[in-house]
Amino acid sequence: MDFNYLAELLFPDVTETPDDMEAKFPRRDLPEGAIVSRMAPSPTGFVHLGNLVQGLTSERLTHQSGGVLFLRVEDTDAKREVPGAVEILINSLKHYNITFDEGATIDGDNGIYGPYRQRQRKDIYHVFAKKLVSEGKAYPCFCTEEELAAIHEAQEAEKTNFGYYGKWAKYRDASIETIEENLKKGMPWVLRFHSEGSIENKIKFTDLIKGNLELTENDIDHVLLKSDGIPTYHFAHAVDDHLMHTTHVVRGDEWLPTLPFHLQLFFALGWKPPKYLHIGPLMKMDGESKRKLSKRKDPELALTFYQEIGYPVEAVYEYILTVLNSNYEDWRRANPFADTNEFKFSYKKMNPAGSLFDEDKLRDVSKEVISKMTAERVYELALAWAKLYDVDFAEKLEANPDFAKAILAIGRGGKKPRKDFAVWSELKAHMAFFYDAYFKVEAEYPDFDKADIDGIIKDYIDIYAENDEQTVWFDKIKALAEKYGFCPDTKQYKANPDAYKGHVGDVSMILRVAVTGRQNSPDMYEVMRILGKEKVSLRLANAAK
RNA sequence: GGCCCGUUGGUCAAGCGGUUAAGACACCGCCCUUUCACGGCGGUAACGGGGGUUCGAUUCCCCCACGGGUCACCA
Repeated sequence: MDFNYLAELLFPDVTETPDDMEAKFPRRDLPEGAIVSRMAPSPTGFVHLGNLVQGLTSERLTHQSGGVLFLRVEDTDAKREVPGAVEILINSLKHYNITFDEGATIDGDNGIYGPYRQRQRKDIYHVFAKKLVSEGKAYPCFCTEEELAAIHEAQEAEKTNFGYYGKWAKYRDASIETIEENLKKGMPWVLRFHSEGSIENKIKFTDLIKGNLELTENDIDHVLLKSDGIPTYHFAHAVDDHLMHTTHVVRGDEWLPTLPFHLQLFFALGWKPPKYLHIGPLMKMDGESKRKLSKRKDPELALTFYQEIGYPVEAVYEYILTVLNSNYEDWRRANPFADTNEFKFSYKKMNPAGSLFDEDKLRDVSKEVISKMTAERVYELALAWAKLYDVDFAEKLEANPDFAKAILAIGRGGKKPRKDFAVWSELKAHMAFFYDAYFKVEAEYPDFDKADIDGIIKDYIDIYAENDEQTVWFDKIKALAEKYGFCPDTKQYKANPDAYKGHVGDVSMILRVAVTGRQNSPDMYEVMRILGKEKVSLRLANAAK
């Protein structure tokens, strides 16, 4: 078979050579040890936790090493493409602190290794496809969908391995006459790789996360170019990552089974493969068993899920980091206010197994993150969230920013800040009683004589003074307690509970219910100061009616 | 079914031939406390099973079991 003739037949329009390509995309001028990596998502408009995990890993590895992170859009499957997906992707990742040095941008490209959208690179792939054909390493296959399905069925019947290989590879050794004839008839064709591999052979490979691997050689003649001339993931991966000089490929371990094929491709093209980091999947509990988080079934896989609930992006980012590098938590404890980027991220700390997604842990991280924010920042973020997901609440927050910030400042700062909420969507319930529109007395008063309760509230209206120091403020409540037969000192009460109706805490509780409508609240002194004399008095008066 | 990866408490995980097998989350108890939240102290709880190698295996090897992934002109 004259492979050069075949190559010419298949790719008559390709005039450039592999050498031309190499010249066009020269080696990067980077310092020793600089890592070049990429994110290569398909533009489905769905950005998920997996993207974040992978992106975060690549981002840290590259930027920490003084390397380059670029974005390449894998839009080879037109069917799945969603308009605007690239914009969504770039914006969400930027939100999470991941920015690109190079690659696809919302309205074009940035960098000399482009284009960075694979459909626009068609001609480049064809140069290498032609080369493979001319060397007998790839061939056209005219099988229809039905024929392929029939092969699969036959294999099932024979209980043999699935796939287009060996004797099942119908067009593997087709004559040049057959090919020319089919071409002339206008039959659609795909370009397949001519695999020399055998499942009898094992290959050894070292993955930077998984460690030493022993994999079975690939014997399948995978599709390189689809019938529309667009490459499959495999071929595009090899060509692009070679030409763009990617040093490290970070991806999910669902790619491990095709790794032998990818390696084979790099070698067939005469290239050195990049280093690989295969990340274990994020799983979730599904009834009794674990399973990989799935786009279809699990809304919590989408990044937008966390936005809607109102997790601060820092929290999600920190959580992912704790999952990726187990020593991150210790580092964070030692450096509570340090910039995340100061943490020395290492792929050596990454777990080869998949991990269960733990929302409890995320919540804890989030509470911690929020507790360290200033009231100003909390206000800002909560308002931004509310504007999108709870307009009414947003209006309340905006109507009086100082009031809102004063509420948010309660128990904030200092060594032991309050941790009342983990997500913005919980904030309204937390703040509601400060706003008349949301205020409602929902809680029960403690179980004492109605007359005492009313008396305490009425008396308190008279003695409450807005400008009292905290000690004075509390002394008044103690005095009130004494007047009604409640012990002003809790310890004293506990020593001899029968001598009193209750203790000062019970009196506080009565006032708390009257003023906040709830049995629990932040410090009442603070609460009353923020509400102001007018509201406090009005609520007390209403309660005593 | 074939191939591959994985397996330390409920979850995330330290460990890398000799340890009382860390720590975090969750849970429980106590303390602090006018409620709540925070914080402090303590507790329950783990090396999947069987063979080797070794003076000694959670650590190394093999088998099994279980879990997961993958077998497209999708990535």
